[in-house]
Amino acid sequence: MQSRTPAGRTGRPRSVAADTAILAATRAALVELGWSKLTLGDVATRAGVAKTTLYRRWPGKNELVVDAVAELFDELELPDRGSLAADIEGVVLQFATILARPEAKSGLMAVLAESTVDDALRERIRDSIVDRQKRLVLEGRSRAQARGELPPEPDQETASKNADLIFDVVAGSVVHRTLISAEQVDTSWAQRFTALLLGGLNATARPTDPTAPGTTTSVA
Amino acid sequence: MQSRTPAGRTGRPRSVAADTAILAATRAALVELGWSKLTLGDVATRAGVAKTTLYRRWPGKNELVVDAVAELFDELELPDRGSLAADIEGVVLQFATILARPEAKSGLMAVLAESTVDDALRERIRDSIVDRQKRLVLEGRSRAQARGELPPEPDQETASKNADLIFDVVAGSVVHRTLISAEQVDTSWAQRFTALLLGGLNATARPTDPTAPGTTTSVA
DNA sequence: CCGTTACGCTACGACCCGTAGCGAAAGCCG
DNA sequence: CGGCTTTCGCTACGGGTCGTAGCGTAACGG
Repeated sequence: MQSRTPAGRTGRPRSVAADTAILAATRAALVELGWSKLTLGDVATRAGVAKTTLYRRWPGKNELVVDAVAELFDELELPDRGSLAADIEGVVLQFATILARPEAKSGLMAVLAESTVDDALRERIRDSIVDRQKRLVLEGRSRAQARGELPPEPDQETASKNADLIFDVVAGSVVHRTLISAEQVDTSWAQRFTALLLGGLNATARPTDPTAPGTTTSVA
Repeated sequence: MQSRTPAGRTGRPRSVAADTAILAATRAALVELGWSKLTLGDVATRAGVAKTTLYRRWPGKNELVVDAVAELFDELELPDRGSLAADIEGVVLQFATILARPEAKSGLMAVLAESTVDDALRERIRDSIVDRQKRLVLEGRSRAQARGELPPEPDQETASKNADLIFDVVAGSVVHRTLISAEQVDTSWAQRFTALLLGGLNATARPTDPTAPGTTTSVA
């Protein structure tokens, strides 16, 4: 969001209504047209806004879509469901619900494609979308450790590495199932996935004895 | 590939050299320009071919890029490395090596984005790219079952579901790590991932006793 | 009221798209 | 060899989108 009017500012302020209208129009256009056929002129018309107004706020299609899609992930939360298994299952279903929306699919994948040749865009995506998801993993882990479901991390180094691994596995699996396999993430799948992941966490945390707390290569 | 000359055909045959040149030029353009700035006229020029020749073979940018990217996955194989762990680690590293190439990143993600609003394109991607990857999962499983590392499947239904799950987890994790986290899949990561997945497979196959063969909800 | 900034509108050159039409080239076959 | 067929390279075209510039008007603060 770059529409923030710098505090001590003179002149006519930017219309916040225009911002929200443009982002909503962008998502609507993504649903109907997809990425490649989406045109900024069309978005401006849908939003009831002049094309020049749009260009004053966003440098191009890429950045606009990033912001439009990022808003979809605002609703991501991690309510405490009492157990690690329930937490994982809950966040998987929540994440999948957002990804199931057509504007999320086409918009997110497209900007990710562009980010492979545009470093600034990659950083923008990371800040406004990816990092927000990653926090859920960190929060879920600390909760599980507080419950005694997972052993504490030996050091900062492996703690970070493990969180990265879990994040890639959880988010990656859901994304692949939804966008590439193009099949629904329902409760059944979420349960099966959770069982698999949880089994892996327990196994690596307690490599020999299933009841003793882990001592060697922990992945949790 | 639609350049196959129908057997009993008269007239001048299509140049196979043109096909390979066009696909190579497409990949080169993907590296330098990315998806959105890639133009068919530019590809034709790079390939030393007239623009009309390109349009005679591919209906548009989407289909062309699918074929160009699909060739990258031709080298995917699953050599028998002796154990399930080694097989998983091997295929993960192999898959990651291909995905690390910039033309694979930008091209694959872009056509996946388009496929969310183009069913024909989705099917094309599935046939020429995704299904080929999936076969590695099926092959790895049957090998592991032959070795006795995994229990046999109870029925066709769950066998299929389990393969789908494993495929989404393996491919999804690697894709997410490479394209979204934008970090390298090195040997260390592959080993950690394999340990996690293998632990999950063993845990769900043998829910209570780590030494007895699984009897309940198998996920392998 | 005045300075400043945002807005809507119009117009513009530049670029890419996808197609049509042409003559020449490269095969097959009698 | 002389036809027949299909592909090739080339040129040209209308149509659409891009991103910007310029202008007059609207909205806010001092």
